[in-house]
Amino acid sequence: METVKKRSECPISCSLDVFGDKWSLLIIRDLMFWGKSTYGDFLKSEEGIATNILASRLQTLEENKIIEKLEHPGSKAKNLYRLTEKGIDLLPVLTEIYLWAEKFFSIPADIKATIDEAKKDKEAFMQTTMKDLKKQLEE
Amino acid sequence: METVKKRSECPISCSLDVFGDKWSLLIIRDLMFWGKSTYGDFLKSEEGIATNILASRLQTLEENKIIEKLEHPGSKAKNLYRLTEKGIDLLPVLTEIYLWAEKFFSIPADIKATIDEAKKDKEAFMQTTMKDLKKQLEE
DNA sequence: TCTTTGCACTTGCAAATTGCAAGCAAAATT
DNA sequence: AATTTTGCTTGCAATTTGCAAGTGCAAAGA
Repeated sequence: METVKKRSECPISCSLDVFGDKWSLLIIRDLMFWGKSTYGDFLKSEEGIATNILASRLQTLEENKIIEKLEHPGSKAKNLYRLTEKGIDLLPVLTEIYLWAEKFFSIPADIKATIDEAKKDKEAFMQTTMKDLKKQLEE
Repeated sequence: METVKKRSECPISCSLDVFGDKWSLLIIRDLMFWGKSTYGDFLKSEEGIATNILASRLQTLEENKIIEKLEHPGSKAKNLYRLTEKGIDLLPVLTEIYLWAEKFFSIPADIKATIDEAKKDKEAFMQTTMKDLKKQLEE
């Protein structure tokens, strides 16, 4: 475990030290919106993350308490990753990225519904989604 | 100018292709909240970006229409960088990162006031700040 | 029981990116 | 005219990434 070296005390900079790369937020996206929870799940995502990078990011996110690693209830061969409260609290950040992207990129059909819901009533969307995510922590 | 290679059609992934690194959002932060506008200004930020990385990031952000490069009204030696509308629209993303960070990091005194204002009334903060930023585009 | 498959990584290595120091040309200052 | 400022570019070493292959363990199948 390496010591986390901050570049500055700026909250944005500190945040980017945690998730400021091309992959971490995609893992969080998969956990938050698409029900993924295992190493194999993340590997299947269409962006095609390399296996060593995935292992490394999962470790960093775990060290920073964004996710936690648990035994998989269905199989000893698998691990189950899930968002912590701190990770769930990133929902507004991810949501705003979705809403920004919606203005400037074309949105694939399978994601459209989710974004439209967020667009229609942002607060309601975030409250509902956050409640669902926190419910998972009780299990 | 290199062609932008998307990893997928996912809006989060496309967004990270644009600003998903340790430096781009810090440049945007400097433009958005701290009135910085020149190469030298960004270089002075406490995180200490390398000169070649800064030049490279400014170019990428310009190519992606997040910022634009103009003649500096006061000096021909300087360039003036400013956020486009597309860049200004990232305000909610930056604001939510601030609010997330506020929950999990200790906040330096000089930034505290800004974050407290956002925390007290997020919508009002964003409306006011966005209005100020858009006013700069008219000049 | 033995073999095969699935899962979660780790390792080795080449390629790309980053960080640091130095250099450079045009403009501004002295 | 000489020096400093500004916005870069260049060279190179160090770090990080991406790809392919390999490893160890658990569960399933023959």
